[in-house]
Amino acid sequence: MIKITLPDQSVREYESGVNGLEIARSISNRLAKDVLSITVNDEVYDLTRPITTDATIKLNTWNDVEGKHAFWHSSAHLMAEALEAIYPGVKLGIGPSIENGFYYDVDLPEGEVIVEKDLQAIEKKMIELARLKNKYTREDISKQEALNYFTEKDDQYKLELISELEDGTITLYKQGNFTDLCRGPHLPDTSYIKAIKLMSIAGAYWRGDEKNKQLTRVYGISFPKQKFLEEYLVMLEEAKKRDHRKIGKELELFTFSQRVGQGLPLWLPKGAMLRERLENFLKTVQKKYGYEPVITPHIGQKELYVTSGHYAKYGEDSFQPINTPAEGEEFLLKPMNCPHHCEIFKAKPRSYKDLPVRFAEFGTVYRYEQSGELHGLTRVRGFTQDDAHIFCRPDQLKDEFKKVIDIVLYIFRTLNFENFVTQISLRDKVNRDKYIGTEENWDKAENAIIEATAEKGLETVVEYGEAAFYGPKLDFMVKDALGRSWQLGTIQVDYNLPERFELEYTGTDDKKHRPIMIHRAPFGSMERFVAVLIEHTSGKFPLWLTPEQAVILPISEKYNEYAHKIAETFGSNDVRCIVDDRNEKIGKKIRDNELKKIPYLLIVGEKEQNEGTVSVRKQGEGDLGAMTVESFASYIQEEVKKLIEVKEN
RNA sequence: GCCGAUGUAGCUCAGGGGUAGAGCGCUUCCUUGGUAAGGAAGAGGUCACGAGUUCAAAUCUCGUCAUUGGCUCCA
Repeated sequence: MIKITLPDQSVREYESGVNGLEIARSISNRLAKDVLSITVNDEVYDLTRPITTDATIKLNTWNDVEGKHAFWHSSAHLMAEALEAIYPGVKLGIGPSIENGFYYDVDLPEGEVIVEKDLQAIEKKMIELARLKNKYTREDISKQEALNYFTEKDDQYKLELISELEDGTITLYKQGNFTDLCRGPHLPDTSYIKAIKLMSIAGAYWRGDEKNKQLTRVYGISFPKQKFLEEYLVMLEEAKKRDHRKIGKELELFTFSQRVGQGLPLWLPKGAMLRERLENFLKTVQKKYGYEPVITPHIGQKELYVTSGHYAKYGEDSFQPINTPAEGEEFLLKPMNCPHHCEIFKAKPRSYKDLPVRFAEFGTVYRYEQSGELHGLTRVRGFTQDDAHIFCRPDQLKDEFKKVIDIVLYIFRTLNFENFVTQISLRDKVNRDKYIGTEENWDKAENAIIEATAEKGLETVVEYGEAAFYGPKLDFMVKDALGRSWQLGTIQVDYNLPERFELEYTGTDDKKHRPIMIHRAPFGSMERFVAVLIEHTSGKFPLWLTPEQAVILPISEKYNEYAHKIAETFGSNDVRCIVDDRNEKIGKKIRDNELKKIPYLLIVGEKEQNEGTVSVRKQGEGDLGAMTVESFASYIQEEVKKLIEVKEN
């Protein structure tokens, strides 16, 4: 007998060799029906895999990621089986579960291609195979046996994977006519998979390396109930409605022009207004934190970027140098603002007493992103960073870093961004060639970030190999409508550029010292930030609205006087009051092009005059009912404040 | 850059080897004192661009440009 400890700490006894399904059944039939995998001492098992020692377990259902993982991983195998049936001779790469569904990378036989139209046939085959209720069986085999098996099958991808595995840890899973190298876990049988939707096809390099062959990746998702699939598809449709590209067009915020060029957004008047408002918001915050605005040109001599190291790193793949009539003279469009800001630091001698200095600039930069990478406003070739560089002494570093974290968190909180991930991006553990600077400096910089975030009590994830080439970063990642992650705010500690630019300040000892540089951009870029803001709010924000812009609309000239009184209450001469034009009829006026574009109309008549109110109609939402002038004004201010105005602490 | 898909009116899209289509929007007129409405008429397109096949190409083929789902990349 073995002792099994359940999540509620209760202990049950079972025969050795009991499996997850039997444990579930002993608890309740309902659970036995819902359970998909079992976690045994932190390892996820198949439900049919025997448990032979005392263990702490957790039964995973559709509501657990471990349950979904087993479900989708099994679905990937099912798809592979269907693909083998339809495309004999297909070779299989890898087929994992992902956040939403699964994929399989396959190398199709010579001359075969899968196009979108084929997906339905594959789905149909999968359903057909699922109905067979084939069991997923696990088999431990030796490395040699595995090599033999896949040599016979002539599958070089699996052979490559096996060659990297240790003998004794290799397992195969089978269902129906399909066998795959796999760690598991899997569902007991294929009948669990009730609903399948293959989403898309894509090319994907074998093992994620551009130099390798490109395989065909088929993405899909599956569910234990048809209803879940339908709900998922509805959710995707809803997400599409929030897409910033769609809303940006509808609200006339920005556009692109084939003539102007790929990835070069054109901000329309309303978009520019939104952007200006965001910039003013940030400027106000930055002023409080002691930043000084600077302005630098859009180009710089090539030598500037040779000094910074950007040219060596990105020169080949960037916009190429601009030539001038002078022989040999070359300028680059700036891909970064930092070199310019370094030169500002150098413009005069600095004392330890002057530090920290904080130079802020909404600096527009140009990067030649790969054409296939461009995406709406989130990935463009010309964009404006809300950039700033802080030059400080070593003893000020941590404090300055923490202050920047405060700014970022303040902004995110003000704009109601709650679902963000804070990521510490460090060097690649192995491959260090791609970074500039000394080990010592990197260690110092990485530690500064780790310590500052710990002291701020931030929950972080650490990613290796994600650092910039000159220094480690703290990134704030936010998801878009379709769940894709985008980096917004970023804070970077840099010991390298100060060295390359030979930046100095005079210390208390009257000797020269090197300052440390912090790069930071709370929004990341105005373009990407606006994109995420749009998706976050579904575009429902009062973009260009102030109470002064509201149009007051008396239903007859009898109420002129009252309408003017309201106008006065708003204290603005800008209030447009159509009552002045007596010859026009009201109904027609409302339909006027100009008025139609006004977000709010304030209607006044007998009722309103008696009550001292206005009837408010909101574009797209209809009647909001009667409000007093004061309550309308504060209603508008609240709406605006919610998003962009600085909240008073 | 690579593997797929897409490009028809301002927007959303249908069609498809032989006068270019719908809905919404737009313009004008009519009707309308609680209202972003209704009616009538009208404007608007080298079917992304270029070449080829054909008696004939928006339609078929190739190329280019752009958009897009992924991969790689992301200072």
